[in-house]
Amino acid sequence: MRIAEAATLCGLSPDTIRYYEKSGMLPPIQRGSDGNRRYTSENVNWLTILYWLRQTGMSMKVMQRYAVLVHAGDHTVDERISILRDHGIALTQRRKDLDRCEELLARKLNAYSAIKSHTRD
Amino acid sequence: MRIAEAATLCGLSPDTIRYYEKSGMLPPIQRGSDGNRRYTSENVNWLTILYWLRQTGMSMKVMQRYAVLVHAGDHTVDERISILRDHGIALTQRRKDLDRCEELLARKLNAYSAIKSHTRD
DNA sequence: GGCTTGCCTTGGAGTAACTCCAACCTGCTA
DNA sequence: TAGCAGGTTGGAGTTACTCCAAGGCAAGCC
Repeated sequence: MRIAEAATLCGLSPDTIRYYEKSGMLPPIQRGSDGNRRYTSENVNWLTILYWLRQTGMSMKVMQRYAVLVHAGDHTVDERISILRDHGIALTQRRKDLDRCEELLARKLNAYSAIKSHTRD
Repeated sequence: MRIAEAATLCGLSPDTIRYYEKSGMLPPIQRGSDGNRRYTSENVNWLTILYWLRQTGMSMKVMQRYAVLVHAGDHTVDERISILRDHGIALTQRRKDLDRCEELLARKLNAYSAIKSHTRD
């Protein structure tokens, strides 16, 4: 499939997909007779993984490292596991941040409705 | 207090605090006789709010708007409420993203331990 | 008084991760 | 044959910081 379709399937923009390719995070991508990129569903699966890792805050540097390891074969599994475990820990931290912020929003919204009921008097 | 102390209390770096001031997100900050900034605990409270909003993905543009409204007085409460409500919705979305990614990590880690137990044979 | 240390100042350059754009190419449809 | 949709590259622009050089000021020590 072409880049536009791959983009809608994985969640990234065409620009970002090309950028990830230039940054060495994708395997070699096929080209059609017109010279344009053609993506397999394998490619889209990988792009989708990158999308979710990035979306939840993994840095490109770590993603690049992970991409290299995946490309290198099974003997890199241990380091891959440790990257994904670390990211899992980061997710837990992020969830705590969301909780913290949600509390803050609740307090603020409360204070604001107090102001509103006061100014109605 | 000085900028270093304010920074450790609110979670932002001194550089970021100065940057937020330049960007019009802070009220006028006092200066000591040495010309250095002095922060009140009010200032630190506000910086802490900015820290959490930013930390959970609010854009600086929206934060600037919110800062203007807070500065402008009680008649802006309705728009402030709508900004915070919108951010609450964004938080919910983020939580869903974390869940999605956590599932993905679990699946991947599972596949990796399968590889490991296989290669041990 | 002179020197060092620590904290702060400003302006400006550098960075991460996109995002947008101009200029161009290719294949398809009318 | 023209026009349009979609894709290409290289490079500039954007957001939100982050780092750095060059220098100011106050306190403590000799």
